[in-house]
Amino acid sequence: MNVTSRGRYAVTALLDLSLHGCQQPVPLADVARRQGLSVKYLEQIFCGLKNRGLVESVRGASGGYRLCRAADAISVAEVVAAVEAQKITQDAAGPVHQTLLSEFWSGLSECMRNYLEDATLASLCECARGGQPGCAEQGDEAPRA
Amino acid sequence: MNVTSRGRYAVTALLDLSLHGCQQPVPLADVARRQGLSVKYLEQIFCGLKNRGLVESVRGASGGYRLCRAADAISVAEVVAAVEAQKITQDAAGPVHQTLLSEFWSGLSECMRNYLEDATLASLCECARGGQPGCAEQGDEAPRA
DNA sequence: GCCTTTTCCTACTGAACGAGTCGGAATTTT
DNA sequence: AAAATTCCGACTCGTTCAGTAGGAAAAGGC
Repeated sequence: MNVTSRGRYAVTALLDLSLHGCQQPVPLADVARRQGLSVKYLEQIFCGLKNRGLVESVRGASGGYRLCRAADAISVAEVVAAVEAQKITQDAAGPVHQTLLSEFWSGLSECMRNYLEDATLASLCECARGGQPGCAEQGDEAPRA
Repeated sequence: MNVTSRGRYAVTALLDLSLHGCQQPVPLADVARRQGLSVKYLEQIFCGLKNRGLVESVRGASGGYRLCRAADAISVAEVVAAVEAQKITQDAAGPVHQTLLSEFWSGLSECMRNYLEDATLASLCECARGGQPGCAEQGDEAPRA
């Protein structure tokens, strides 16, 4: 289990989608502009999201992406898993303590997974809207390139 | 927060030290042999452990390494932190949701840290000895190079 | 029917990092 | 003096991360 910036971008992007996509699909160009990311990189990320069935796409003019499920049915864990290249993290321990430690380390992964599964896009949205101080209300338009 | 195989090796090695080092310092060659690791790599790892004050070294013939503290006063978190190159993991999020998400991600680190702080070398030792099925009793001698 | 907007696909690059090796110097015991 | 050990600094090699690039295919609007 590992979370890189690619995974964090994916969450940011889907959060943007949740907040702006009502029924209409949202083009990546919009997400890119609002979040200050590159369209090309987002394409790559959304490819993974689509494969996992988290978003669906509409091609052509006035197309874009839309969530496949309700925002409260999509956990952050799923989003991250969708875009992280899951390399098989082999057990690094000598002959001694092998099983003991490998259980211990997979407990760590479990722990992370739990944290990420408890949060959904909806819960983050709510927090973003609900106005916890610090969760700045978002300007709909961000600095343009 | 990140745990690589270097960190896992460090825990394995210190666990070995806890089990075999009574008062005498334990040479890395022994640890390497028992755990099937390279002495050179262990040297590197123990350098980090020493800097953080987790082990002390005795040079020269019949020298080696010894824990600085009791095994129940050394958490796995410390061990890992000692040998992982802590790269500054910059926040990856657009202007929107910045603070919200950065709190969320640091919550994840917190969660990992808690898990790793709750385990000490002693608790792992105990589990290794205590004979949970699966925690194989360790052969003192391992396949020699 | 053409043009624009969009997703889609397939490479490619550059930098950083992880994992581990290597050679030798310094120190202490035997 | 010789052997065992830690100490130190460099170096290699492969993988992964992050991001770019160029164009092909689909759909809508005029």
